[in-house]
Amino acid sequence: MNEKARVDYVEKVGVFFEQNGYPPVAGRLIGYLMTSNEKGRTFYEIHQFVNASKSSVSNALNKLVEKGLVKYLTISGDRKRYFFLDLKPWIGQTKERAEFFSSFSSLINDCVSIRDDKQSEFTQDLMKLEAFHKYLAAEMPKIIDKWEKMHS
Amino acid sequence: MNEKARVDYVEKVGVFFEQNGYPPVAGRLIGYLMTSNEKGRTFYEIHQFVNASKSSVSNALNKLVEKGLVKYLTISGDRKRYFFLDLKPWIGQTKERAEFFSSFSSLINDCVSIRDDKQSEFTQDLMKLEAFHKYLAAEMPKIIDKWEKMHS
DNA sequence: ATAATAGTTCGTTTGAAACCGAACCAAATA
DNA sequence: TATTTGGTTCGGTTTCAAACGAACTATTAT
Repeated sequence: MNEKARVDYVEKVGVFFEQNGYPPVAGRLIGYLMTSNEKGRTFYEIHQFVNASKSSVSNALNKLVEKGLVKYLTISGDRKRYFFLDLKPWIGQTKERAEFFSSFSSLINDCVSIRDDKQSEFTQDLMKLEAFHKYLAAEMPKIIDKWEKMHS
Repeated sequence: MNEKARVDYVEKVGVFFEQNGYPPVAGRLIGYLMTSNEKGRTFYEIHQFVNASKSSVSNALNKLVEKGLVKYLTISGDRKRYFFLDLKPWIGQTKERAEFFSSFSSLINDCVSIRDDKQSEFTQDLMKLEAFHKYLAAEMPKIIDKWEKMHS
């Protein structure tokens, strides 16, 4: 792999994850691990590559480990840990994303139930919106399951 | 509608939208308009209810108007504007949400193409993840269309 | 003309998140 | 025992968005 390509790519991933709610360093860290392999990278390599302080790397790394997105392997007689991305939870993350629909749906439902103009156009529209999100909340798991069945 | 219920609900909506990337005041503002009707609320009513400064309300309100989530009607010979929620764009917002899948998919695709270990397990997993997101990016519009067809 | 009302603009404050460096700890090495 | 290495913890700084208040504009009412 061309090093310039890696640097550019990591930056791109950083931006993407930043836009999706991750701190910049965490995003770059993920990017770096995406361009690495299952053998893993050491703390020092990551620290050097993302060009952030040890403390920033330590914190970002630990948060990602907690979330289960990053794992590490150890080698006996070697104090270092070799960090790598675990790609499996990403599908689960998507399922969580889908939960947005059901929580939004019930938020709207709460709204409808405290309104006393059930027959008004606005309330009717709220009910439609609620139904739409309930529908999505039901459909998302289905299509994910379908995928999982196809690829098991 | 019971006023205590409204106050509680607005707070709940505020939290929900805050968790979804909106500033707190905007979230509460949306909540307040959700408990209102299509006749709309005046600037002053909103300002009083969400208990924020006029400038905060003005800015939040204008951003939401720009986004198309809030609209207002005017009455000739009446200087006030009557703000209300437009629920129609919410479905579109969901479509945008779905675009996440295709951009993530192509981000992974970029990664795969700069890697030179295409046959490694990690890269294979990346390819699977990419395929999964491409699949979702294709399926989401389908199920949304299906809904739209069912309710037109 | 004067005063009130509706809303905007501007400059400042506040608060939280991100990041940093330095000190620190714990395990391995010499 | 002393030193290096891998990583964490702590306190402080920076940065940026969110919110504020006060001054302002523009329209209507008196």
